[in-house]
Amino acid sequence: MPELPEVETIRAYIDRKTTGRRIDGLYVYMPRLLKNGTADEWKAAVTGRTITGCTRRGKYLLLHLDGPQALLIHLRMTGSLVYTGGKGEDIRYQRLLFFLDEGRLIYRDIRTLGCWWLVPAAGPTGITGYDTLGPDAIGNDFTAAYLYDQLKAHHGKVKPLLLDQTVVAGIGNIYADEALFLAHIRPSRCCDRISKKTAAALHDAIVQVLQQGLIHGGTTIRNFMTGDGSEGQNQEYLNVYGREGTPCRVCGATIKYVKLGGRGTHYCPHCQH
DNA sequence: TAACACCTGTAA
DNA sequence: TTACAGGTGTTA
Repeated sequence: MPELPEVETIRAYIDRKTTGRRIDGLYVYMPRLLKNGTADEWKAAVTGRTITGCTRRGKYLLLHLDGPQALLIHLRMTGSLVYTGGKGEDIRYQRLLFFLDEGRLIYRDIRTLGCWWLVPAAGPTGITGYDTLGPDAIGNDFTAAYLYDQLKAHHGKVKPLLLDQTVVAGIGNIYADEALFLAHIRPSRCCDRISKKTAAALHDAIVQVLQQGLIHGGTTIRNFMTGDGSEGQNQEYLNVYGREGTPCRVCGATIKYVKLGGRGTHYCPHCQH
């Protein structure tokens, strides 16, 4: 579910609510999600530690502790972190529960595809997907020149390149389609048929759709919830994703749906070439 | 590069 | 009953 804007929306709230809180206990409803170590090892590692902040790289979250280890989290399709003050009611699909000195931090995940790792607080984590991440899509290292170089260095179609987290970190299926629409590029266009000028337009479109998503608190189609359990609003602003069969907001042509690299892909056949 | 795997839920 | 879903890692 969550792409960069959704993960960042969660991060900002969790950072604000849990920094400085002490972990008094951990309840593990689903040990399968802990990708290294047993539930008992996790309890021993986190109990008594104080949360010192929550940061993000691409779609990964890091929960920092005042000790030698940090918690690395990937929400995959339906994961989310929710902070509740006080005791609060149990929520559906809660898989991990951190008892804090004030309130609770809940990991909720319908499809249970999410991943949690205990990693060293500094240095490489040994988690391949994390250690090989490309520049963050809203960071200073992701530039138009860098994107152009990557397009030149790869073969194949442009949309799968945008979804490759080793190329650029944070873009997922919704924002890839939305950025390609803004840049007037067909998702099936070959990387080697994109000019320097068009690459610059694509770079700007990527940053724009991600920042718009962030401003609107993320996109809630089905499952996404922000750190306080509410819904994002960016679904109101989508141009192509989920709009197949309806008129393009710009030209009126019917938005198409195809499969590309195994992912549902939406585009305007008139605006995008 | 494609299919499949990991899961659960929902809509066609 | 089948297909599909904001992701990604492995396998053919």
